[in-house]
Amino acid sequence: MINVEEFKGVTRILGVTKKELDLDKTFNCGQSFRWKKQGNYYTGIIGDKVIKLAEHTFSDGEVGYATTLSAEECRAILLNYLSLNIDYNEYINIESLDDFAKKAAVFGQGIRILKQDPWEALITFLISQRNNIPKITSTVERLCVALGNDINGEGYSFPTPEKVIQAGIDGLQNLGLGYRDQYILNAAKWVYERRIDLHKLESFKISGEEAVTELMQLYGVGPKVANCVALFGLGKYDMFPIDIWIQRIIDQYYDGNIDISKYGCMAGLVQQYMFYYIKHIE
DNA sequence: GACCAGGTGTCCG
DNA sequence: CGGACACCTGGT
Repeated sequence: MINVEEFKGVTRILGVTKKELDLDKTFNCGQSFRWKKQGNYYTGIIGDKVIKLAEHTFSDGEVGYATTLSAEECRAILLNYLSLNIDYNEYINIESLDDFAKKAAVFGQGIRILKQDPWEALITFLISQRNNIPKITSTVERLCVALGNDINGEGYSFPTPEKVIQAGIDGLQNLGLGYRDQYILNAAKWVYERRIDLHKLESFKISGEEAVTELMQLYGVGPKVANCVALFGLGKYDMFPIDIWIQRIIDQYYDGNIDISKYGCMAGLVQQYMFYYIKHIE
């Protein structure tokens, strides 16, 4: 049950059904590693705000949320973070998808592509390479505790490029980053020195492909990481990151070759459906 | 205590 | 270009 002492009651702040937004699925399809579930509520950090969220489904099917923030603030933050202004159904017709994608999409209904801070996405996915999810989560947490700001004792913000530079390679080395520490320090320098402008890449004038090409100039950023940053940090929803799991799907269900263009401008959403599906079957 | 993980850089043909 | 190989380190 929702703890009414701590939360401000359940409100219909987002006006969504579980098919449009499912927190469990959205936070467990591997796009973010900073949401923790404790009991029936999630705690996450967006920018410098700690947000606690608990779902409650009303009898009419709409989902309400109990939160620690004011309803207005929570709504403003989440509308953007979950891009709830976008109706996925306008861009993807589940019925018209190929067999495997359709199964994945039906199974994954309620996943939202998160609009994360691009810098945070960059570092998170640099850390994710050749790592498993529990370790990615704990490593990102260590990084935030060490170099982020304490937010009212409730959590830590994601460290700025400046903080990472200040820490230097020595400061990064005891955080369990492994060989990725130099990638991260280098990325911090490039962002700080404006050799790369991540926010400029968010512009709708920059295509996903262009953003990926730009991101891959960074040391340690290959196609997989670049696609993840473009999709989850820059709002390039047509990007389709291919990791080992997606590659397995392509080999097993698409004869080793997939035509992503058929998924159109929301290919990244299909990718998330597939990733979530493959990790939850068998 | 091995063994391996949501990849990428480097080297070599 | 494409394939082989090394790479830090904590979780299971």
